[in-house]
Amino acid sequence: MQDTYRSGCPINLTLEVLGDRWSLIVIRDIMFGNRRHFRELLQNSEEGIASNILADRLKRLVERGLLSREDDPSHKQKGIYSLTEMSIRLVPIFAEMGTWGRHFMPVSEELSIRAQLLEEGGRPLWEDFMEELRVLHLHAPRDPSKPSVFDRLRAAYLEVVARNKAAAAAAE
Amino acid sequence: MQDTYRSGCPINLTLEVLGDRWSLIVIRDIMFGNRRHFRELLQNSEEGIASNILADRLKRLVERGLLSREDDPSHKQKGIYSLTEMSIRLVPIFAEMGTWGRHFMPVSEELSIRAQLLEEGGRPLWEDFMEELRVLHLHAPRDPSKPSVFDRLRAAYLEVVARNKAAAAAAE
DNA sequence: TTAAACCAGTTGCGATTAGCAATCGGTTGA
DNA sequence: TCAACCGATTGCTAATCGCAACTGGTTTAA
Repeated sequence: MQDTYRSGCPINLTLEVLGDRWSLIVIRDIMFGNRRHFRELLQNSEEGIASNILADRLKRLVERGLLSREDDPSHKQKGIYSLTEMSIRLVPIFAEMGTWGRHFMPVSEELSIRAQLLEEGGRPLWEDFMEELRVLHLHAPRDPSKPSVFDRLRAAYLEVVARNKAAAAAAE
Repeated sequence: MQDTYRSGCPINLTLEVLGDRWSLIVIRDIMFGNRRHFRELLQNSEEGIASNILADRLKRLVERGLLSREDDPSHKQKGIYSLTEMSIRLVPIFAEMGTWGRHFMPVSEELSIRAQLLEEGGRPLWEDFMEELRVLHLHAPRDPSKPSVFDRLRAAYLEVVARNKAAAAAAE
């Protein structure tokens, strides 16, 4: 792990930690896909990450405090990766990246529905989502009166997938 | 230039275009430092970018629509690099990255004062700043009644630099 | 009991990228 | 005329990327 930086600029420092093509992808899958094991991250990867890259990124992200790792009590070899406060606070960056990507890049409907919800919900929704991630990953107490943002994002995604599948079937 | 992407996810697509250690640094210097020529970007670089990397990134960013390049009429060899609407809309991402970096990374005061102002000003300030960048880079008409966010960010930065220099002189 | 499936990675290797230093041919201003 | 400046380019080494195969161990089900 390096501990000398190119400059003290916050943009630069953020880039030095997260400025590559895979780190944020891994965190995104843990955050939005709730994938907590190595194999889940490897096999369900939308972008097809290689196992050595995944292993390297997980190690680096744990070293730098963006993830934590603990043994899975149900399986001696499994580790469970969790977000930390540091990575949970990336939610606004993900939301803004989602907004930007939706406006300027050729996104697919299925994979951008969550970005759309985050954009429409704005900062209050992001805060709710972050609180929920703290419950899920930091063992923070859960407020049972609040509906789950995680579930809402997931449901919206599955709905689009189902709708498009039905439309494809009808078109045959 | 590539035109096949790993997936249609907005986060991924943003990362495929901007996910490296230099692209956003270059855009940051054009945006916040108003550096428009190759040499300005090279020599004033806080992080010490190499000339071949800078040349490569400028070319890529122009190809991908994040920068435009025109000849400088005052000098046959000079080119002037400008932001496009695509890169101007990165302001919210920069702001959120600045906020995150300030909270979790060892930033320097001088280089993070602008991030602090952007954080405190919130989205209304970002919108003003983006409108101003459109005037500066897209030749959009300027509203003369509005005070310049660019000047405010620059003044705050210079003030911190001066204050710290004075404090350092007094300490001797 | 044993074989197949699953687990988290590791290794080897070629291709790409990063980063440094020196250099290029042309332009400008004194 | 000549030194300084201009936007790059080249040559080089080291580091990283990314693919495919593999490792040693664990769990599950026949």
